[in-house]
Amino acid sequence: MMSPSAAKSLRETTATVSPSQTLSRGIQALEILASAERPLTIAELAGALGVHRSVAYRILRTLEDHSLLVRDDAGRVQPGPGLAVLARGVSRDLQTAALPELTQLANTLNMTAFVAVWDHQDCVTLVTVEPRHSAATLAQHPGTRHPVNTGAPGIAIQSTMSEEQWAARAPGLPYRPEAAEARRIGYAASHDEVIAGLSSLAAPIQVPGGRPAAIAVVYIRREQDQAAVGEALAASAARIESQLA
Amino acid sequence: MMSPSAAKSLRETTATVSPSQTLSRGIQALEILASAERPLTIAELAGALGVHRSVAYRILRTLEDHSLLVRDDAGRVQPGPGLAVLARGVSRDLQTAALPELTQLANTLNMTAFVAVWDHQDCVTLVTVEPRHSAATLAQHPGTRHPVNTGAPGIAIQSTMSEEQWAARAPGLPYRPEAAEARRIGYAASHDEVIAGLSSLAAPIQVPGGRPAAIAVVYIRREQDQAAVGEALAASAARIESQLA
DNA sequence: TGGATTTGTTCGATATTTGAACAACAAATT
DNA sequence: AATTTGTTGTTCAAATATCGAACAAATCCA
Repeated sequence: MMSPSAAKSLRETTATVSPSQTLSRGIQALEILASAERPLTIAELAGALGVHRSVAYRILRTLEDHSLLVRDDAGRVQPGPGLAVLARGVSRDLQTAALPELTQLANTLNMTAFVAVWDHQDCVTLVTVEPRHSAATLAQHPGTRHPVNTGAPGIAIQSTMSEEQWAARAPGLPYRPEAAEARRIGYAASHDEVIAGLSSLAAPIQVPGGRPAAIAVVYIRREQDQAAVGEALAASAARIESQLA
Repeated sequence: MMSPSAAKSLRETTATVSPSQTLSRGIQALEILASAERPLTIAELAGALGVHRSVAYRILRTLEDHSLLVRDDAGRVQPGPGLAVLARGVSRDLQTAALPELTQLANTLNMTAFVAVWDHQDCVTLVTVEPRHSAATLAQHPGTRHPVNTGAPGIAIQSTMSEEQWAARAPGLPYRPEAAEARRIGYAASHDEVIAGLSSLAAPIQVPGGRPAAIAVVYIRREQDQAAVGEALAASAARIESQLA
């Protein structure tokens, strides 16, 4: 008699088993290091984790064994190359299928092109391609988090779901009305939303057995032929999907 | 007065404190998933880890909490987007400084350009840029491991050290004679070494407080002006280093 | 050269993890 | 349909891995 009237089988995140304390702390250490601006001393890391220094030391040594963390000459710690190796496995098929499409788009349109996947409240950028002559990079490096409610990729992802499906999978997050329009025309648009003067367009990608994703471009707002660009994105998304099937 | 001949105190890796069992297993789980070709069931993962299924279950739940792991509709597990976020922190300054140089090189030379950092026995690729019209990608995705003894980046990294320094920092690994030549001319070359018909050139990058790295190009062997390309690499490396200082 | 700061080690107490057994569910199978 | 087989998810006492204080040894800095 566990589930009283359990809203069943959407693979609910019940989370009843308690997470591993040591493993949580180790991951938390990596998260702290990833968002730190400079290498940290062990004492600083211990303080940030809220654990005894000797506990941090053991965690650190373990992470170091796997190259997830390296130390400079003074013993300060920073993220290690092993993390790049692990990240290579994230949606690997999507990454490889998207890369040629992204280079194509970036260079024919002269815009920054990228692929992002949905993760809880955010979109996470996985691959980006800059155009040939990019004066300033438009700050869409791989690993960047971006609120799913802001920008074209989020709208594109919403456009693959009905409002009910969205409410079920993203409880609490509003459903943007632009999603309906995006579903109709095949791509989503966002202007001056993240940064004033910047626009982005995105088309959704459905990954079998994976998280919803989107392919997008970002550019300095100009009088472009938005429809043409959007359709190019949708075509790229379709080719990527067909390759993933 | 550091240590003239005293080879000690190079921050020896004595490793006497025992690593955390749970954390090790969690990381090992991620490594298994990253190199797996398809999503794994919990039982498969438990088997690969050599632990009881319920232990794997707890680890898995913890990793899932941090988005380092996601599950498909059938409950099978695969690497999650959180890993991309963590990887963004790896040599971040190097990544951002290198990106414009890489796009420049890739498009003017029409070759795949990338940056790799030294990690134990390997070089790990961090950032890559494909040229405009890359027929087939030359398989240098970020996160790729590559033996440090094979290819131009390894030689370039060796060229920044004397044979004694290399022996101290990479015990057991041979010192390639090409390193001396590379040190003289400022870049390293490798032909038909990794894959027959492919060549690579590389110049070393010294990252203050970080691991030795290299910027490199790979291309289909042709009668190029190797010296010109090599000098372009060395110039890029110098600009990157000056930006990191 | 000293003194202050940080890293690294050891070891008993205890809180965390472990693994077997069980329950629930889904998909083939007969 | 009922049965089998394969999963995932839960619980709890026992075992042990982890915790944190106190100590030793480097390293930095004025």
